[in-house]
Amino acid sequence: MHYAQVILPLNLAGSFTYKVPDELLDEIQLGMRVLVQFGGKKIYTGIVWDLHQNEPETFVPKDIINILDQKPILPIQQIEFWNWLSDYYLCNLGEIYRFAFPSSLKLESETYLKLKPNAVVDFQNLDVNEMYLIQALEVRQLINLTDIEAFIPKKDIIKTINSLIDLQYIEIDEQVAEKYRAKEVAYVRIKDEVLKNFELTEILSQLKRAPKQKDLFLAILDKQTENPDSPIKKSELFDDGFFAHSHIKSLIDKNWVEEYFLQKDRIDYYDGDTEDLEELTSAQKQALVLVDKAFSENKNVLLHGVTSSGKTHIYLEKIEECINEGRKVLFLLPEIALTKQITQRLEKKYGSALGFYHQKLTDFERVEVWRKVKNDELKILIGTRNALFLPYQNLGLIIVDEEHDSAYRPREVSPFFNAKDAAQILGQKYKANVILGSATPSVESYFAARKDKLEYVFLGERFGKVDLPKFELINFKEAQDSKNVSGDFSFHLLENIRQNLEHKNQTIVLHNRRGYANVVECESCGYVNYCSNCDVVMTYHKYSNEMKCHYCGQRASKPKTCPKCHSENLNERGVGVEQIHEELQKLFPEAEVDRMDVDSMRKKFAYEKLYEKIEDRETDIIVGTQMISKGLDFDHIELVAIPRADSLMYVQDFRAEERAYQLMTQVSGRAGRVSGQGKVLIQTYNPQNPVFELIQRNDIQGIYEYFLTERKKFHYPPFTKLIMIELKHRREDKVNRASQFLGSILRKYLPEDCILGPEPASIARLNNMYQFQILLKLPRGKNYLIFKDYIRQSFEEFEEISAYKSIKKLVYVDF
DNA sequence: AGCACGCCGACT
DNA sequence: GTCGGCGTGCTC
Repeated sequence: MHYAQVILPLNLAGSFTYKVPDELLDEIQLGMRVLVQFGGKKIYTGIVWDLHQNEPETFVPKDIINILDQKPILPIQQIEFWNWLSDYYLCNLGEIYRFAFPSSLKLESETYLKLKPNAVVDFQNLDVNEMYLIQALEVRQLINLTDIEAFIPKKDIIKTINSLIDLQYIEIDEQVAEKYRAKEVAYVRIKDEVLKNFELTEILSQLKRAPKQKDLFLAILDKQTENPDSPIKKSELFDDGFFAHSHIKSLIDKNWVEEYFLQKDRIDYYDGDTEDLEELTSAQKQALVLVDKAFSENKNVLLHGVTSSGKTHIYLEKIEECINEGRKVLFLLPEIALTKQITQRLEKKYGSALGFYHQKLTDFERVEVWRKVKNDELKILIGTRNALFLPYQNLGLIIVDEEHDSAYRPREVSPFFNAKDAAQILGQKYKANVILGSATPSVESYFAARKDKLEYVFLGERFGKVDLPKFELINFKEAQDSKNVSGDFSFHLLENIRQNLEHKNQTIVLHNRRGYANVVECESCGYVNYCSNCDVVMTYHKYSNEMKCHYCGQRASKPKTCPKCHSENLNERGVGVEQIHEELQKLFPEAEVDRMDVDSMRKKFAYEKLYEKIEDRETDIIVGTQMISKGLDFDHIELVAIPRADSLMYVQDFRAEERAYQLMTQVSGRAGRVSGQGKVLIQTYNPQNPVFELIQRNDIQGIYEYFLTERKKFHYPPFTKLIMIELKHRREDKVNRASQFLGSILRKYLPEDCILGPEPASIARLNNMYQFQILLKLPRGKNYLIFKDYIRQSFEEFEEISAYKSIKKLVYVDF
């Protein structure tokens, strides 16, 4: 007897045992998709994770219904990669499966239904839903549950199907058809037998009463004889508006011309010219030598290149090399939106051997790319973190660009893995080299490089020997004391902007806080406007004239009087980017001042429009949140101002200073990219803060040493490993008790100084869910693995209490 | 995760 | 008297 361990696209621990029917025994392999029944009537697409002959003792396994792949859809490297992720990040394989696969490749109850042959339906005794379904099946023959949702309320679907199955009107179609069909494009050609058997004059005389058709026929004949191998698209015939659909249709009807279809990719690929690589500078050549050395020792690389140092050139060299060896490249980016430069360059070089994979693709497009990767048709895949899961055959190089970017580890979507770290594991599995690149590497990566876990390659000069921007600190306290300020700006800062305007150069102003004012407070009674779903004050947005909760998105109108004491003395406190924008418009009325933040970029093409405006130098001053630190590579930005730099630093988070440094450095990189005359003004109450001082001195090594010293002192990563456990529930008392309980189990196994909490999260209630946190600070090294086993065990004990099942438990490893 | 089963409160 | 809320248990 043969059995298979199958994983299902459900958030359940482990795998499930199914019996392999004899007739499938020859075909079944690890990594294949199988159709299985799970629970009452649900059918899922599972993945074969293991094959064995151990008969289960406590239950009778169900049969595998069918195998859905001819060859394994997952290569062994991916299976190992998933196992690592599940183990390291303490998450279920099912969660990974859900995240990794496009939905059409994991049809859940995409059970296809069909009418039973010879069924005689008595419509009199059917209810509305049953009628709809029968009628739909009469039109479409096959239909799946997802499609049925369009016309039957979700909760009635199963009832309706069951009832019709009971009546023997319909049945389940065992042949689960793949939902995906490649898009087809219509082509036309003159029939072979026409060319063979007819004289042209004969045809033309038959068409003489239809001049358009005659011309069209001649046009097609022309194309066909001139370029016999190039198919003629039906649509291209109508391009100059000379012919219409009716003309070609007549020719087809008369049997002169035939229409045929070819599969076409839904994603359009570049088919322009390809071009060669640029010559490297000597600094880049040196860097490349180090990269090569590391790769020859099977070591991964941290490429620390200051802004505009031309990291891309290094990437391109290594990509070329890898492809010449016949291996494939994965190029990871934090967000697909910011890919212009690299994409353009790669497109020019590799044309259609380039693929894209990111969260914005439709399901069809995803499957398309999936298929291409599976068939090894692509040389380079550019993508975001979900591109790690494609079924690569022969990966030789993984590049993680902007490796410090927090988008590699969003906190909202499970499984909670860091794509930067996962990429290195995937590289191991494929024996592929990995380059992590950034102008501002994460402290963790820097530390790994110092510990020799990564090869550290530093590119310290800008491309073309352009100077890095100069930093200047402005002591805002002093400026205020000597009355040299206007609102949030010192006169010195304003003078710099004015000069920059005079030189017709552009200025970037960074203020990383959305909205107009942080808080609206009643001066009489102290009332502040809280979000009704969260324990968070709402932010005032003047532009849209409303209060917004930045956590749950809830909006409310701005109160004119205090809702509590009806006083009209409502005070706006805390400066947001809208206010900075407004102040600058008033201070420089003749200048064009634009704002760039998520709120102003929400409209369709708002980003594209502003991007062009800046590119055309219609915008003089760009005020924005962290958004402006990415992707704005323009030649005439000479000044960057950060008027309230302190607001970046004092967030209660041990990574706040690191992020502030990264943000300030990234945004500084926008200045003086060509002129080398870029200037960055940082206005602060604390110019003696080491981060500001070190940035000003451009002491890159110093700043990382500072961060590492701080982290060591307070036992934070990379010197310890953090695991954050978050429990959420609608009822505060319940989640409080549950987290106390989990805390006590953990304390049973782990030393006291490893456990912080449980305590209410800094936002105690979010979206009407109360949240409690337990933070585990664990030692590195082999003890970490032992402790993690204890944590796993604690979770098991916790989950035994069924009363706590409704509590959402989120686990963030490497918090 | 989804679903069935079962136990309690608010309605025809 | 019934509908439907959600707490509990189970799925190979």
